[in-house]
Amino acid sequence: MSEKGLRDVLEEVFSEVTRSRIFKDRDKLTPDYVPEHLPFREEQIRRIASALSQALRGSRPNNIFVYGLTGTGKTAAVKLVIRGLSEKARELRIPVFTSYVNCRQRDTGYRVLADILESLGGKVPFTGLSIAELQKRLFKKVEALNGRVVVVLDEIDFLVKKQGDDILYKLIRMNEELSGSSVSIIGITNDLNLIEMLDPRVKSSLGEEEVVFPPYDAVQLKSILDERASLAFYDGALGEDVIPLCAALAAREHGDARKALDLLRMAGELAERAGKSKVTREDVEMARGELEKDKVYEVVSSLPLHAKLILASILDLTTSRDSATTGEIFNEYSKKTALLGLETVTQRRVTDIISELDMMGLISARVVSRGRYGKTKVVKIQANRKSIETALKEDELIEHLFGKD
DNA sequence: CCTCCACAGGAAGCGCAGGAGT
DNA sequence: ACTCCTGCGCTTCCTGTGGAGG
Repeated sequence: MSEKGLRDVLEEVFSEVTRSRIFKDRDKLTPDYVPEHLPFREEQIRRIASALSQALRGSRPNNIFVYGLTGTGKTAAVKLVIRGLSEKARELRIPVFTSYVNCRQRDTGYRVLADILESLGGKVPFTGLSIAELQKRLFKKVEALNGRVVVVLDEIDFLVKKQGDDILYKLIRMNEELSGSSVSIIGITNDLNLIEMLDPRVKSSLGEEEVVFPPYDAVQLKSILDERASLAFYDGALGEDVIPLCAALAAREHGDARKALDLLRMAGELAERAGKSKVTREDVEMARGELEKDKVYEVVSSLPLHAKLILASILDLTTSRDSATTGEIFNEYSKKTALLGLETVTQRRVTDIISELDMMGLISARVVSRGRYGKTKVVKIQANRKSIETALKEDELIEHLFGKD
């Protein structure tokens, strides 16, 4: 491979991108793009905005609890309102400060507090401070700002599940001691059961205002896609049935707009890579497979070794028939570990791992009683077999196994 | 109707890592 | 540098259970 050859390849790839006949602006379809206008969410936006508008009058806005399934526009709506609030406050010269933290990435109390403090202009060392010290600094900072602070905690369920609700409690209680300032919390979650996991005091305080985001239906999804597509694609780059198909597919999955946009983006990428000038329904079908593959790959490859071995065992057992029981899986798994010279985990642990794989959607496990023949779990493969297999083979140890037996 | 299979799944505790406090 | 604390993956020990076959 000569230097020249490589340059030619690069030249070809790069000029191909700039010459795209499909995408005008691909970024308009990525999950972190916040659109200027959110259709079908006026009521929710109005409610959040009216709660927050208290800040512009110089009083503390109520805490808001936002919930809805994934891809229903929660994050986008809140970001939109927050942005508007900041602009208005600047215009009117009213001290309002906002902070956005995604608790999926920052799922410890320390990091959440650190992020809030940083976004308010405080300095936080990497590590070394105790939570109590951090809290004290945040308190001082907020007091010094002498204004309304609005903190958005996105995917708050991750924080609560990992750390419990004491950080929330501390943030809420802070108001009791602040004089010139206040803190309001907007908690966003897609886990509807989260509320039940909270301490009653936190629950009532966070729920001062509740806003629900219902799923979109197919018609609404279609209109959202139309709007976004006109920003992202060149005129005529989309086949007529592309958007309705994406909308229909996503509507089937509890009206997830993110899923719909992913499909559309992936379909566009596939068409572009193939050098086509028009996206067709075949591209959408392919995109569906690709997204599924990506998801399975991501989940499977991050599995710990024994979970992979158990998954491989299930895969083996279900090649000739369609289901396997816990006992059979444990035996097959034992054989595999012996082959690799590893210890096995206990059967008790295996039942838990099977349940975990079930929750991830890779397999389905159903408890059945077969009378005289005992009570067990009937396990079937749920996700695409090929995708699982390729992801498993990525692991060297497991790759060896596929050759043998 | 009772039995007893083949597990499910709860409870407690252990060793370890990593992070906080001192 | 050291102890203390916490969460995680796992083991040990355990009680519970739907229903086919006796």
